[in-house]
Amino acid sequence: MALRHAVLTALLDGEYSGYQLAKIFDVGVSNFWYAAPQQLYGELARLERDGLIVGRRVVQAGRPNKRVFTVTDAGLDELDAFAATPSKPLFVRDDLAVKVQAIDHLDPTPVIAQLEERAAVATVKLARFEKALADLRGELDEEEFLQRSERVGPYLAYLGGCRLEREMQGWCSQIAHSLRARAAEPRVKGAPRS
Amino acid sequence: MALRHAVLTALLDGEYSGYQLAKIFDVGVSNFWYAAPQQLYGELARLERDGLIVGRRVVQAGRPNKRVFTVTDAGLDELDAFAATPSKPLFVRDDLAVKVQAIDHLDPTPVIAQLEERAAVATVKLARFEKALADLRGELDEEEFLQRSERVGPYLAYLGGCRLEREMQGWCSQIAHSLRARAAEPRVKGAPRS
DNA sequence: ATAGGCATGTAAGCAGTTACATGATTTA
DNA sequence: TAAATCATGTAACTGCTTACATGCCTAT
Repeated sequence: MALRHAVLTALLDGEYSGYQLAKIFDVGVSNFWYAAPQQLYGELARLERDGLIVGRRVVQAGRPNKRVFTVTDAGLDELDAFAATPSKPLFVRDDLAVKVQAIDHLDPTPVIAQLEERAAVATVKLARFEKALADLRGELDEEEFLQRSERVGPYLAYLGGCRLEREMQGWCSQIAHSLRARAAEPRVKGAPRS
Repeated sequence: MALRHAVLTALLDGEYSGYQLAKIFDVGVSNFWYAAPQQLYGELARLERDGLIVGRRVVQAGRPNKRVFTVTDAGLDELDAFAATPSKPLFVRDDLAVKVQAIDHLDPTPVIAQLEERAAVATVKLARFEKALADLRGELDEEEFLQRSERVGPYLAYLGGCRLEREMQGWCSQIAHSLRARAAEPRVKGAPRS
């Protein structure tokens, strides 16, 4: 059960409601954890029941009231214990990569379109992450910021997000280009052998 | 249900048994799909029941007999339909990135160790993937291979695997280095503000 | 008026994980 | 003789996804 820890981590930088967390987790916590809104409401209830977070009712004018949550000391202890325990390996699951792997037995046209779409999405996400980095950094350059700031976790996580999106963009463009070239040129039957 | 398509894809390049697929899926199909052995046996049974693959008993001397599977025409149609349908977004889930995000509220020591471990694993995987690429390529250079070969899917997928592992290695090393430097230097309270 | 955002959930079903079970053969 | 590899599963549990449900407020 590690959604628990992802939620606690998201709550480190402020009070959020289920709805606000849903937006954060829709993008993924810097792209490293996705969760659906329904999961979050359930997890928040469990975390509160276990005393790892506390909720506070916020009365709003003009829009529905909400409950926002804060991490307790017990919650911090839980996070610290989590951090000390070995990490599970990176978990990646990608439909599109499976399609690429199968490409020679498939109609490549829709896959090429999906690769180009994915590249475009990655470009947008990359720009967003780079903006987030610049905002966190303020006037300092990266090295200074990383040495001097008290809170570097989100910055370091966004650096990972940038790397991922940059490579995704590059890979999708490269593959789409290759496949387009192949679709144009006729194939040689009886291909190279080792 | 997309494990189905990952299994069909894995079976495109040859007959495999559940046990052999388990090894392929343990690493991940070029790192883009993981599955546990028990899942595979279940999925193979369903795929055969639905006529998308056919099994063939192989009698072996000195070791247990096995059943190996081949994709049928119906299986290829299923894959083609899958490829034409929009892809789900990339799904990434990473414990370690969550720990990095929370790092400022945590004891950094075990996290740094995990980052260094992860970097080492990535280096090994990268070498393995680059070897796989070289083997597929044979004597041709990449451009020639991609233009001339009949089967480029696995090559293109491995290219993605290399990109991922290379970035993972770089990110983990960079972050571990930053965090070590911070652990040494005393922090300035009341950090930079936007 | 209608669509979209804010806000919070329930319920059913499916997929994935963990634990357990069996048994032969090869290698250290 | 113990551990690792080959080979195939079952069972119980947990977690995730999909669909549904409600209702108010704001902007077009």
